[in-house]
Amino acid sequence: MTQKTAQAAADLPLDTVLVGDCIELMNGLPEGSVDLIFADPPYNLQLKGELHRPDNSRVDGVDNDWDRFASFETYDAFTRAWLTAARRVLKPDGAIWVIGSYHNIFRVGSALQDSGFWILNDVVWRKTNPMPNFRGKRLTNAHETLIWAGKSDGAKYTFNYEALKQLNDGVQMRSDWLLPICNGGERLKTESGEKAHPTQKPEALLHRVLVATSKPGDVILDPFFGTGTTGAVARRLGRRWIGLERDEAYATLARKRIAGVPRADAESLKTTASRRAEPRVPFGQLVERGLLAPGEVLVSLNGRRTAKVRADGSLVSAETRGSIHQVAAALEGLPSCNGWTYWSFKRDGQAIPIDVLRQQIRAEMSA
Amino acid sequence: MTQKTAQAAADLPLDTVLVGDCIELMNGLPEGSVDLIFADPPYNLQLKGELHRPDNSRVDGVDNDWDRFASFETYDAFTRAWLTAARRVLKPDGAIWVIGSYHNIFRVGSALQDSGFWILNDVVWRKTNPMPNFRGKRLTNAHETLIWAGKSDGAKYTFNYEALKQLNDGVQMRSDWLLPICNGGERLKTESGEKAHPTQKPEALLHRVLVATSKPGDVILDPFFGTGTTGAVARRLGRRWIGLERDEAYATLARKRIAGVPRADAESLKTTASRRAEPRVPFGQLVERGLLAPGEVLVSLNGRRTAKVRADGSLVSAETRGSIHQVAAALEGLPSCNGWTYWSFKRDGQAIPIDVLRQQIRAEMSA
DNA sequence: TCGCATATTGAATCGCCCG
DNA sequence: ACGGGCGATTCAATATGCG
Repeated sequence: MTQKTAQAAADLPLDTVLVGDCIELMNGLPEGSVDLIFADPPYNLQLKGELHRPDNSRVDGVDNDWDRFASFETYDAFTRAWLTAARRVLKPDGAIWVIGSYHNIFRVGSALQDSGFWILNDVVWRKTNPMPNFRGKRLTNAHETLIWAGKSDGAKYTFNYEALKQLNDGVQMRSDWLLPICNGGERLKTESGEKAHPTQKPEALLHRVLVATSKPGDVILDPFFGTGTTGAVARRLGRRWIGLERDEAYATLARKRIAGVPRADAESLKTTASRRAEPRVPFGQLVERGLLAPGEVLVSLNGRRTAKVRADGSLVSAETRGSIHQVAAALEGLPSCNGWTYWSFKRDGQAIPIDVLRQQIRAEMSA
Repeated sequence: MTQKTAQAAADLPLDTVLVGDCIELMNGLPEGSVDLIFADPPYNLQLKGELHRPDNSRVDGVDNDWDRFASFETYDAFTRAWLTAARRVLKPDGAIWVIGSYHNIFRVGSALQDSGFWILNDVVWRKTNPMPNFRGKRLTNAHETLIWAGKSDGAKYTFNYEALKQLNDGVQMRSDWLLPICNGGERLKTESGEKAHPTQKPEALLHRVLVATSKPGDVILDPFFGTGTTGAVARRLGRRWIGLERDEAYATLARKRIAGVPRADAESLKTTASRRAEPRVPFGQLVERGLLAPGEVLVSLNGRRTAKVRADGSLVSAETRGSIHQVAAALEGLPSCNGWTYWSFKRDGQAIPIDVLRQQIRAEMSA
């Protein structure tokens, strides 16, 4: 450690939450003093009216003041300002993570590149339990995006390749991470039982980020600390942390929360097992992947019934239409029927069960 | 179809590949004439050497910061130029898809928003078989990102919700799609056995995009056509297509490839329809047709509320009167309520949902 | 205390037609 | 162009309550 960095480290407000504007607070920290930054900035969601679930209950959306910006220009100016301040406090071999959704992540990614950061990966947090699209007007918004970037092109950075391989059952960790959203006992509540913060992130996400790209003893800075998930995980993993938060109430909650987190022995570092994608294969994938063509005819195993495949993976017979299971059941007059074992298709005059194709896809998925 | 759009359609070079600069070619197409655009623009930022400013002067590689800035600036200018041309040829209710990786997708997303497009979803293509990270210095780059955007905020767009739900085994399609990369027999090869195009996309990806956000007969434009995956899938799915490609060799390959693709029959192209598309049946018709008598009493599904049918198809309860929806909403204290699923009537002591009668009338109408 | 049914909730850019 | 009315729409994980 050089004298300069030693002095910088001594000046750091380690393991504390500072309340105030994160840009001013960062500018008050020594230059080049922080190993890793994790930032969960406002997403600028731009929600308009109210939204109700099909059961008429109201969705509690994010309508906080801190998420309202007048325009993209305003949001961009804010983003560039805090990224500039963040880059200054970062060590030359430091790195940054930023999380966002499609509302803001493209602005953030561009600003990162323009500020001189060098993107190392973009990572997709796939939610096991996202909120559905209640009106059926779009795809279920089932993921958020994280960007991992080094301080500059060619700079060194920390990446614990083997540790992440361990976390992923011995194979290279991919850029798509499947993790549940933060709920249950982990979700902080107010005394009246409401959620304490509208966008609390799961500790498992931070766990993976910190295990992947920091070392024990590293200083982790979070400029949008909220209720302190970054601090809680940093403490458990034996890292030092600094939290910046504008809202005194959130800061107070975070301090209390983190104080209750046990520092870990090396053992609990290995707890988060990766959840592998389940091998469910929708019949429609056989059509999408060209294993069956739209218009192709399926034949029942007993040879007595036929149905035609449609582009969306539904079947049509003379009398009925629906899924492979529904059409099979209707044709046989049964309450239910497993279409996978009922239908076959013809290749070179031979009848082949469609389940053969499903097994083919499953083999690809697990390969 | 208005005269203007009819003329525009007549002027379109349907089902052909045009060779040349995609911006010039798009500017030669009629305004507001295309239903959907799928774009797979070049990712290559050419960051190492060969940097050119927007005026095509070569950047002198002395200052790293200037290099980086100049290259992003060049890429941004190119992106904004082709997006502007693309937006002009799009119908007001049209939409665009763009695919990219972390090298370029943040530039593209920001440019889309700045050009007036309205992002509807970002979609993650998760690769079952990505290329591993050989050096173990980063995460396996296992996904690419697609952005789906409407022409402007508030504009309509096509989304075949039920078809995608069908493709996903009966649950809402999510924003993360697991599909293999294009290889094997689908991957076009040169005569010497090398891959014909470096970034050929899998047909399954285009299948899902087109089934989700276009209708049979729609015009699909691909300004970076390459070897024509968009055209091949469009033809199979009964869509019209226009391909723009700078490289004559790719265009030739694409033409040959697409000519060999069989068209699916019209019946197989129909996808599972949404209930919204079914003909509207005014409640009064049930009374007119004698399925319900004036004075007959309806009961809510929870059994707690009743209302009486009047001759004009309105309801009266003790407290309020109006349509089946209005009375249900008022009685439940809700902002709105679907009366069709709220009310039932009695026959032989049994409660029968009034929606049964609506389905009866619809069946008669389609017979 | 267990098992089952019901209720609640999560970073959400979530209608459309007709007069 | 705008306002009113019709009527379509949800998945996974907890929490609660009941027998």
